[in-house]
Amino acid sequence: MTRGPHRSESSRRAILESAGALLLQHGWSGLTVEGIAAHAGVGKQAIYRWWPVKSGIIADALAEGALLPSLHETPDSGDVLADVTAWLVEVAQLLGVPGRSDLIRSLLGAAVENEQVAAALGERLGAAPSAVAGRLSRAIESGELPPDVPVQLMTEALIGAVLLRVLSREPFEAGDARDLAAVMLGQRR
Amino acid sequence: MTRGPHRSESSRRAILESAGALLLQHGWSGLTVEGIAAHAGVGKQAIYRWWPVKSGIIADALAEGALLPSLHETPDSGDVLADVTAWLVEVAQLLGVPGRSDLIRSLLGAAVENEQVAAALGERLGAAPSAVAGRLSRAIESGELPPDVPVQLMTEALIGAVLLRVLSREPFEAGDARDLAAVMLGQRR
Amino acid sequence: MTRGPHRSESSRRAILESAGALLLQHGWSGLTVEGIAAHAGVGKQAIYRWWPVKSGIIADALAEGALLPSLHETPDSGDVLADVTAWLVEVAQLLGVPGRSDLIRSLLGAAVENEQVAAALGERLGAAPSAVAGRLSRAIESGELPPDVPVQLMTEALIGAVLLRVLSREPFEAGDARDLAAVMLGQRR
Amino acid sequence: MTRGPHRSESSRRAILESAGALLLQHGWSGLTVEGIAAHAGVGKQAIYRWWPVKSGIIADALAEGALLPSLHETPDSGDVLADVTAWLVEVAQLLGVPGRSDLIRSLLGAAVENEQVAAALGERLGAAPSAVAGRLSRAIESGELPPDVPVQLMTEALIGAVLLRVLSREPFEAGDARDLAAVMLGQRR
DNA sequence: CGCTAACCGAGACGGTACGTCGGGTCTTGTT
DNA sequence: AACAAGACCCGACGTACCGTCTCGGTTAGCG
Repeated sequence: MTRGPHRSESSRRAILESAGALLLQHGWSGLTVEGIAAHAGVGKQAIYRWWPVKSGIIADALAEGALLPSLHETPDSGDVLADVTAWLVEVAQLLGVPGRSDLIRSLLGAAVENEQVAAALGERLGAAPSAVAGRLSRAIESGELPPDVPVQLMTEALIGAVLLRVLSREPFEAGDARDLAAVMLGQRR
Repeated sequence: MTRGPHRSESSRRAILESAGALLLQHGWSGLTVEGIAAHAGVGKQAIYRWWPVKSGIIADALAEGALLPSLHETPDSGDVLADVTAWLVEVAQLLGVPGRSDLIRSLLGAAVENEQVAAALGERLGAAPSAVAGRLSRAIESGELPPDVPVQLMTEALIGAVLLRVLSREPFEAGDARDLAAVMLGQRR
Repeated sequence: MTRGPHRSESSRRAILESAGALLLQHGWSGLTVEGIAAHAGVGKQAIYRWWPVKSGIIADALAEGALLPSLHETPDSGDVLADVTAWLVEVAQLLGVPGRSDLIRSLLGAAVENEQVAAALGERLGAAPSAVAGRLSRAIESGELPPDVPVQLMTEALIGAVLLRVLSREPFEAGDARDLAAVMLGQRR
Repeated sequence: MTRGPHRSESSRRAILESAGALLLQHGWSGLTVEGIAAHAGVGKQAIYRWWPVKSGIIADALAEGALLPSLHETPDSGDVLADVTAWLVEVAQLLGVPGRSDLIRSLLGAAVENEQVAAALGERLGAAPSAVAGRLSRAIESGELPPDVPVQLMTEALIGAVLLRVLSREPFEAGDARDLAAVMLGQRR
């Protein structure tokens, strides 16, 4: 075992939660290490010691679920279109919460500087193997979708469409979710 | 009429070009007004006078084509899939140039802070009415596509997929372009 | 003439005065650039721009008389002992003011790091050619003192004795002044 | 009785020696507790436990002779001038060693913050009753000097002159030592 | 054709935040 | 109980840029 003092779990959590709260309030460009430290009641060095790069804090906060709620597990009703639609509608609802869109845009800002944030954001929104990506794969296995469907590309197109809406400050509503799912999967039923 | 000298065109161009060069070199987070002014041989005030917000410079540079080359006009061969594929392949080639992907990621960073940049970036990549979006609309008019195809969503999905690849630092190659176009339009031929 | 903005005289004075006030309050080891800047209502850069080394501020403040009052010009009554005694008594009175001794001790701290401070402090206390050092030289010229008297060493011994008292936190009073003058010049009358 | 290990003598010595070495290298303002701890292979707490104030380490190191060599005992040949001159010449030689002057200047820095350092430094240089101060007292007792000679002031003037030279970065050489002794005691032979 | 106001370069200014250093305290496991 | 190691909160460091401002100088175009 290593001797001496160990990393303080309470500080770690306070930092992640403060980072989340301040990211929501001030956006990515307004997020400062100094602000996080003050809000968390922590010294700056306690941050720099463990996160040499600021965006790393966001990556961790995102991965721990301190920023975005978890989506429900994508269901498997046997009907891909229905399942994907359900997921996309849930994403649309997620975006419907006031401020959520701004938060995700801020996360995009962090993702630009940090690959981990990009990956974590993608996974949170459905790129995880346990989510849509997985559902599509299973659809191929079950013969519901032809084997040549590029699962990753399709997932990226779905999430990318949502994020592009976020970027352009336009809403992405349940109707859009249904249309998008339909146009990408509908004819294959 | 206003007296005295008017806005210096040479300064304006020097600023936009310097902004582009420095964005490429240092990324969005490393782009500073002071750096642009020094590189352009211009006073800081000459920048603040005309662009109160830094990201506005990027929006203008982008709109003037100082950052990304223009894509060819999307052709209209009568075959939507072929035309969309051609466009998407061109986008893939654009991304293949070394550093281009980083540049676009930097532009995403600016787009997070500035809606104009987001819009300009979208247009540059194909969301302009004269580009893919327009081609899809015409396909509906000509009956090549059913009238209920959501043109905007489809365009967003196509561009979004590309941008998500940029965000996750993965290549988007010609093969991906073809697969993506096929999966979204193929079965409608 | 140089173009552009010029050095702000008001900032310069505010900095010197703040430095003096804070040196008096907190001592040399408690003097911070940040504190000076805040007290003077000035940005830190305005200090670092002109004084790369903190002790330089003290040197300037001292040279401008913002820290210690000027001594009277050493008189020339024709009696060296009387004149030197008068000066030394004045120095003793200077030290008698509450806090003055602490201030001079602080100045010694700065002098350790900066030769200019040492020089300015010496001059303020009598090493200037116009002060005791000069008076002693004139005494040699007039035959009042033998020509082999080492003026500089004698001046240093006089001031050094005073400063050593300051260093050891013991008072240097008028009686000491008279005794010291007498023991160094008395027998030569 | 206290249980467990008592104060580690080896740590104590390592700390004092490291403090001396680092004071010589980096000066008083560059001397850090952390640096001493690292150099001595000791935990910071082992320092703070025994020396609540940093300058106390210097005071101890000085008192133990870890910083300056001991001067010879001031001789008593029956000739005060000769004896004082001998001492002062030895002080001049002490200062002649490269780096010695810087070290003493650093000690002055510590003395500004800590009276013990000031006292210890004075004693090391001759203010101890066993050194010059004592020799002068004995000279009065033996009638070699008149009884009204202020021994302390004279000692302070001698040492003060030397320290002022140190402060102003000028050498104090054997010739200065002889001149100074002569001017202060010469005529009393 | 000369005035004068808007623009220009340069860069100092009051600020905020950066990332680092060190101070002094506290915690952990070892001796 | 003292030790080494080192994490902790905190304050200051010296630097980089922000956006504003103040300089001299240099053009227009209007009077």
